[in-house]
Amino acid sequence: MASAEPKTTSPASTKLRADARRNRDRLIEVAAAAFAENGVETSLEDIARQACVGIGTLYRHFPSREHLVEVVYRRELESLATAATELAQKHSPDVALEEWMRRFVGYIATKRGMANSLRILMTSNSSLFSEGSGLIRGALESLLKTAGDKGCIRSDIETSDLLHALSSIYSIPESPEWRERSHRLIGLLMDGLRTRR
Amino acid sequence: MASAEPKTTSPASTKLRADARRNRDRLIEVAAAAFAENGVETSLEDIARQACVGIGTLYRHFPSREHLVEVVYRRELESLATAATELAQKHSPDVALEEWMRRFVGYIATKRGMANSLRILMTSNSSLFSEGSGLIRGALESLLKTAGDKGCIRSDIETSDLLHALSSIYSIPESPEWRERSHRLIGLLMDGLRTRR
DNA sequence: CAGATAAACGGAGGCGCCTCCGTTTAAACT
DNA sequence: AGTTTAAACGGAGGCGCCTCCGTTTATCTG
Repeated sequence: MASAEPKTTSPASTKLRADARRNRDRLIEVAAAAFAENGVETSLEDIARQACVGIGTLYRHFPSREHLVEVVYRRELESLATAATELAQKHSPDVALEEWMRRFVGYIATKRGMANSLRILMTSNSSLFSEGSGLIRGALESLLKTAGDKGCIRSDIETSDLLHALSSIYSIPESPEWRERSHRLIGLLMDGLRTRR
Repeated sequence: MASAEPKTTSPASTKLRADARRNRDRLIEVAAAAFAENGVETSLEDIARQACVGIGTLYRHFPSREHLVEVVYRRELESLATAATELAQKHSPDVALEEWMRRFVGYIATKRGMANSLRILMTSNSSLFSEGSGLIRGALESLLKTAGDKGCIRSDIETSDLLHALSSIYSIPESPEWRERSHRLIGLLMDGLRTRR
């Protein structure tokens, strides 16, 4: 049984005509870049233009700005979760954990600008929020478990506590040295987590 | 110097040219009606048109939709608070209290449609929220105290408890008999409040 | 491969947002 | 009353949102 179910994002794998799927994917791609660059207020017509489709096509695939934002947001969360697995394969457990935390914090920082729109989205569609945080928690939990089992870090750490610690890192105010600072803080956190030898 | 500070709404009493003040007032009037009728999403150009001013004038007075909504909202809260005093003068304390609660519940119900916009407003401008609830609480408290002092109702009632009771009334779902039902519930509440003789 | 057809496309058009700036006017001064 | 001037007006214009529908095209069928 070589049932190679594509592990693509979400259950949007409903059969679409080839051109439709291409356009849809391209729109998501372009939108993700545009949102990252100019915030969620970016003109949808710009996005359509950059994706070389008519505005009508954009609206057929994503009936409202919120739909599009949601899809992009979901995709990014999923890729963040996926990254946990990949990192775990390529690096030692503690390095994987550290790198993943850096990415997580960086990702959240990206969302600063979106804060308002995302808040609306979250309150009006709470499944999005719960699924999203489930994914993240799962990823962190598994990294934590692996590293704990292998003896790289202490094994008495609660996922929730670590998430809380991270939240205090990503909520530090924006500034030029933001990234360095957050990396230093994560380093500090890691030092605390690593088992003494 | 006869400085007769007018006790009008808010500190918007900054000296304006006569025509400007007229237009501003008319805009607020029209906007209040329009929001009540069609929700806060009403076209601002419609509002300007109904007030017989150019759209430019509207925007000069209220730089964004939120500003306008806020002013209207504030004004309504203030008039609700004022109504408490007036009712207290014209009716017996218990009747005043009952009538005021009816108006309060009715007013909140009006705001159902605005929920989303108001929520945004509240979170981005929390002073609005705190001042607003302060006004309301103050009004209720004074009605309660008067009625308690005069022996019309029990005097062991906390304002917060009554507010809570009211919240359970105004959050009953929309329906044709909404008003009757809320009035019945307020009546019930009043029966509980009134002192036995 | 041709023909049929339903899926998908795309952009014109109508509407609302908001800004900008030339015109009007209240009111201060003489 | 006439002059001045800064405050206020108003609407044209540029842009983005979203819908609607005539046109194009992928895919299916013989």
